[in-house]
Amino acid sequence: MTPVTLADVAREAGCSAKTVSNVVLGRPGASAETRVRVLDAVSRLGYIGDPAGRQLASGRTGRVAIVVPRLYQPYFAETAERLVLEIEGRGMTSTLVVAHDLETELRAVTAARDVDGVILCPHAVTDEMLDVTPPNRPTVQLGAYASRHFDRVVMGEYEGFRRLAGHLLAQGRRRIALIWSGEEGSEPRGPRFDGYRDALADAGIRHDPELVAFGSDWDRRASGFEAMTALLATGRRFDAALCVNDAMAIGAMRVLRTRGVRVPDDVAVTGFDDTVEGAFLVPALTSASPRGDEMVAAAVRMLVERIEGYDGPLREVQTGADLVVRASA
Amino acid sequence: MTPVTLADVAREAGCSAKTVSNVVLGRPGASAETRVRVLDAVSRLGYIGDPAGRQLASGRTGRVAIVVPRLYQPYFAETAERLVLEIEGRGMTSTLVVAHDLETELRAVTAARDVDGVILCPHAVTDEMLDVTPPNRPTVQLGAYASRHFDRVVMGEYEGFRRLAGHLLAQGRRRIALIWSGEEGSEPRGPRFDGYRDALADAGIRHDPELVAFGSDWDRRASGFEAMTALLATGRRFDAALCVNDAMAIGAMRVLRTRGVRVPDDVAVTGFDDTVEGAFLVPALTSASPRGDEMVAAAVRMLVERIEGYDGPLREVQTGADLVVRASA
DNA sequence: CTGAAAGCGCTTACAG
DNA sequence: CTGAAAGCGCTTACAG
Repeated sequence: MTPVTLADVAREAGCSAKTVSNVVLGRPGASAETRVRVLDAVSRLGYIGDPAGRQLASGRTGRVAIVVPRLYQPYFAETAERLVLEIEGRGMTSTLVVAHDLETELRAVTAARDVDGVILCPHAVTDEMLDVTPPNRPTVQLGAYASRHFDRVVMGEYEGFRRLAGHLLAQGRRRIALIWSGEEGSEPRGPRFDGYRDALADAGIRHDPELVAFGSDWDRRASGFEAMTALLATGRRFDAALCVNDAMAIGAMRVLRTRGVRVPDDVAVTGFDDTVEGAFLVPALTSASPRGDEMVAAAVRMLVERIEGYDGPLREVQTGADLVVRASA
Repeated sequence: MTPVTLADVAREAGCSAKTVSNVVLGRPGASAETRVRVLDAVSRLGYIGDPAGRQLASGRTGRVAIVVPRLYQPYFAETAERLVLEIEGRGMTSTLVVAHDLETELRAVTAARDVDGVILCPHAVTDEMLDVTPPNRPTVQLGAYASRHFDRVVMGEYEGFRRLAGHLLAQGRRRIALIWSGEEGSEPRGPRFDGYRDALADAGIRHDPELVAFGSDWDRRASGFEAMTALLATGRRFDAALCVNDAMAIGAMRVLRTRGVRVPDDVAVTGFDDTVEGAFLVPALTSASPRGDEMVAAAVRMLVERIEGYDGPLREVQTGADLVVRASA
């Protein structure tokens, strides 16, 4: 019950290892007749091949690393699942790296082993760090900041937030609070903020810095909880809460609900990501969908191109965002 | 910028490849002096080693497959994350298989390639199928049915449900509905049901089969939604809903809340899994925690033992469950 | 269309 | 404590 090798198959089929290899890899170079004999032998012997041998000889691992900061948040779980399936659909395998800390994240990108390429959902890594030690494999970035080191899929953050804010304004909401991520007292910025600000401008309204509350980690429900708790403590009035994503919206909504604030009657709440979890909240969360399938397909496509030798300039794919109106706004 | 090999390091350090290998693997067989020279050369050259070569020569991949039916449900996302980290903590890597269908699940266990072992969260595979084609790698099962093919970690399902039901009964709840998973009209069974039934027996109450509602997939919020909708449609009265897990509880609670049924005043609701998502519901979901860390540690430990040659009889580790009382019951 | 040989980067007995 | 050689299972030029 020792594993079946290429040589075993070759012997059984009465041809050389090279021919078996060609057939198994679906390459030309084997008569129809030989091909049948080989495939017969393969299934008779139960040959499944040894990736290590293939890898050593070809220099290809057929494996892609998926790097996420964590998995227990809906956005990453859903994204990782999509990536795993998309990669499998391409006949490759994946290895999941949960990069809880900066060191792990950096190592996954700059000292990748055992993979042909990397798909990174960045969390803590910056361009400055990568200037010192650049990526050692083709790498594609999914979401987040614009890096000068990676091909990149840009999520429809601007578009999504412009639509969400527009939706709130169309309802007559005028005092829109931001449940944001960042340092207390900092200025919100980035495409999500820009989308919001431009929607406000369209309506002739100015952004009120007093209505911004920050959570320490954009990716935790508890951050939304903290931020909303702090905002309520200021006593400032607002009729909507535009939250940086579903996770923070879920925490924020929990505060409102437990304080007896009616959603959406008193305060409308929106998220971003269109998670299943948000759809099951009461009231169901209005959100924007970043079109995960599109993002993932674009990321994998660009990575495969790089792996296969494309060596042109950095590329950026911009994906869209759809408004998903539910009950909370 | 071609990758640095063992031979490069050996040349740089002035010794043989074998010696470098020994040092890198932390094996005896190198004087302190040589060791320093080698480690110096390693860091000077930036040697990181090639897993393919190591794998081919040693027969070990240093990689474990984690097989889950899906990732976008909290239980699996949280479990997969714990497994990835535990495996990394053992100096191994992991590959995540999302087995959406039976064929993929079966293949992951019976035709595993490129891994030393498998940790399986079973979904559709049965012992009968495995009798035909047995696992081709050491495999440990996490949760679910008792298999005659795997070492197994048994979740504290019985204990958890006995406690949850006991908690409901202690509040004076007498008409406890089951939001269960399975075929419409079937009989609930398994350790979760047994725990519930025994708690009922302690209180001198009989299980009422009329108060069971089924969802098609135990692992979807939508199943809980369906089941509770169907149960309400029967018009039967109940003062508690013991749900098979958090996912179904979330769906069930959504129905109650949108229908104006007060939770927990009219109906108490409980889940199982102690997910973060449940903790952020309004009202926060009372649940039972299966001690994920304990389960994961036991599973990985048993798998590593098998990989390292343990060949004794099948083992079973039973883990406990803690009651987590929140607002919903 | 097919074969024989070399070689990918490592580890592992076997010597010394 | 260290070295030289063989070999893990494949693919890849090179021949024919």
